Amino acid sequence: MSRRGARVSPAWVRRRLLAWYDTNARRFVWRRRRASPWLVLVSEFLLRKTGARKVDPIVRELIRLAPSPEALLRVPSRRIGSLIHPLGLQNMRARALRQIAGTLVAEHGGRVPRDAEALAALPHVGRYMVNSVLTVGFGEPRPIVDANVMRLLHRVHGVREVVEIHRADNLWDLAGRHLPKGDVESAKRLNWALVDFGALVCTARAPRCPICPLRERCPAARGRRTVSGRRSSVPTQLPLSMRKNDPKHRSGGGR
DNA sequence: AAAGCGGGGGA
DNA sequence: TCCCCAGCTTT
Repeated sequence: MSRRGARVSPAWVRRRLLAWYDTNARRFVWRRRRASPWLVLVSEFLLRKTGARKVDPIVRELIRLAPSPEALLRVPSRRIGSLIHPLGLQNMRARALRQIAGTLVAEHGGRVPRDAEALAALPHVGRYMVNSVLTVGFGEPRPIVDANVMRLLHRVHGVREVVEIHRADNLWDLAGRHLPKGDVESAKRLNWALVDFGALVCTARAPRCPICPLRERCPAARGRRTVSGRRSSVPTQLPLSMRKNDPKHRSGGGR
């Protein structure tokens, strides 16, 4: 048993994850350098509750059909719906996309605003999407916290610490402390690394601890090691208090 | 803070 | 079947 108080530093996690990402990155349209804020916004919206592998080809088609918010408004909803049908939720999503595009046209000249508050005011856009669009679409690094990132932080930093951090409303700050400073591309890669890692290695069920580059310092993996051969499990369920993102954006602090 | 939404897919 | 998902909105 290692010392209780020993904490895994964000810097160490960052190094390991970036190294892991070098050879395990997934490639998607919205990760290309020339991806426009509109493409990023549309992608993030479709990615909600939906596997990235499926979203990728559909985003390509959708963007070809609707390369801008104005263009999207000219496409019949039914057409949008049938295009995104393979992703599910097609009616709700077609409607929501139209609302988003309509707001962009009506209030922002048909362009995606480079502003956190303006983005957050868009319908169906919350903190995760705001930060992702700013980071990827505009090159302004912000932390992202989704179910994957929450789970990873929860495991690698330990339940108690994350709960305390959450109670202090600092979960986003903790994610932010993993971001490399001064280099936008590295920040993007780290955010993507967190998400890919959560999707491919630190999965909700049956996490792949044996191949995990964080296992030597991960309390959850340590608890899972067995002497007797009985598999104890890595916690899959997040504490109730962590199941949802904080709806409110805390100003100040940050860094 | 908690429920509702909304449906697909993996284990 | 059950449980989770690259969340957000509403109560």
